[in-house]
Amino acid sequence: MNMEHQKMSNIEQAREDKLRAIKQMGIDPYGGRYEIAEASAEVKARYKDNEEGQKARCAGRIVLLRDIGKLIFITLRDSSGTIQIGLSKSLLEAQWKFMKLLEAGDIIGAAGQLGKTKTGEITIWADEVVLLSKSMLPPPEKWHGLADIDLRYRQRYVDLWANPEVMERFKKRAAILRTIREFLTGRGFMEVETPMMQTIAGGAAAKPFITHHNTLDLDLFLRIAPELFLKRLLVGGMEKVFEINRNFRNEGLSTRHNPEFTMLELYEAYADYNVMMDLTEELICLLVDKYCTGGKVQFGEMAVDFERPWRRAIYAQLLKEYGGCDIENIQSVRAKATELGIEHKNMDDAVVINGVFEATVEKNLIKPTFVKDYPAALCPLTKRKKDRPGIAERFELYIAGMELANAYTELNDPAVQEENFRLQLKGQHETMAKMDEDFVTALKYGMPPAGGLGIGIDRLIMILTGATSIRDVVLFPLLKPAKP
RNA sequence: AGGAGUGUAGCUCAGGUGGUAGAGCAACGCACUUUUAAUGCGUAGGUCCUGGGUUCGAAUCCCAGCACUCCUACCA
Repeated sequence: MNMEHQKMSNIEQAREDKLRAIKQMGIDPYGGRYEIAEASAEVKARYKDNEEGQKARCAGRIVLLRDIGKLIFITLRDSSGTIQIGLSKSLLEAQWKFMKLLEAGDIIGAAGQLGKTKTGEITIWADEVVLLSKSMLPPPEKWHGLADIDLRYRQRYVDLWANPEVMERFKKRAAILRTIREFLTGRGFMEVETPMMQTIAGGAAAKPFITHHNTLDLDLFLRIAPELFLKRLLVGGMEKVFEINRNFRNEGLSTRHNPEFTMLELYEAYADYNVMMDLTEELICLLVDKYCTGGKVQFGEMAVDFERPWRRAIYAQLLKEYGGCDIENIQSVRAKATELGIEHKNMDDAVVINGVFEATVEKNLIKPTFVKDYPAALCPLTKRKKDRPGIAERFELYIAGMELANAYTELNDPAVQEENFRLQLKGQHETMAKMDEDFVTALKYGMPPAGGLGIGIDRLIMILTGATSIRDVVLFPLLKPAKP
């Protein structure tokens, strides 16, 4: 036996011993169904002072345990909160030896009279205690919880019960998603699911993950966007559709990027990007009203005010305002790029413009700001302005310096679409880049004019919960495997 | 990919200039029938991330590696 093994067994020996003792008493340490357990929060809410005969029945994990000799106080945590369980030797005489073996981390069910202690804590004075799962590993430190960030992500199952605010954040995430679905279905949108595995990774310019189907001997891409499939549904006659699902992009990780992330995309026939702007503002303001106090959010150092109406600014104007260069004068833009140290030789004008925009404008857009009317060269799937073919009817929404949404008036001219694809492919060195001919075919059958919108759900949750890292709003963020 | 930081007991963290490794919680033992991070007394617990190097001597200094965090880069 090596040293490491010795150490482990010393630490966990006590729990092993207790498990053995419990089994010797004829008790199943892993329990079974525990019926009619009530949420601890509900028990506390319905408790009335000075009323005899109130009973309660709860199940959860022991997070704190105070042994006073013939009396044991347990802080029991379930998904709704915590409640105190009082174990008294006089009430549990026959089981007392077993009671003394309970420890932090164990999952138990307890039932008995409700009452208050001297200090006013609502307490279930148990006359029944059932062990539902023996915990074989020591829980984290009780004051600080689990603080090691790496461990928190790797062992989220511990993080969730050791750090209640983590559970709260993910409950909020679930509630927000419910509200989004209610908002959209209430407006006549239908939720659909489109392929995650695609033979052509389209709808965005990102590096895809590759996988393989054995029976068909076919390489497939995990989707980088659902866009081209959702627009096929417009062709099919679905007029208002949305999908909330994962996208996968084979790119770097950061506090704002996880390789798999949740995206809301929606399409509305006969609408355009102005309709999408209104919709976006209404949806997010509804969420802010519902889930953030005072219509404001503290995001790191930034205080974000959602007061309406939100600014709707022209791309070129912002470039002038923050970048100090004129989009019509490409020399001034390239000069700025040089000044900023951005590599721009042999690069398309539009790409250089976008580089300068991202470097100068984005970080300044703290309050919700719609940036609209992008250079058409950056927007192959977008309809151009009727009077200005160089400008695309597209907007991006920025909040707290972060890109949160992207929307446009959808291009429905198959000839222009095909040409855009062709131009896009020319500039691309990626071998996986392929023309989605079937999408062009779909457009040839006729797609209604439409507005389309994508909202990065993880980033939205970050803003609404004040989490500055995407890993704090994704239950299991991608990490490198731990040491061998 | 580049820069900065972190890695010490199961957990949370201390360990100026190199000299036998520290605390709190958790664990174990004893006491305690109204505790709230219970308390008091006692015991035990270490590959100081890994591998090299300098040195009489390294948790500490140097080099390389691993993991994580933050920033930058990549990211329609």
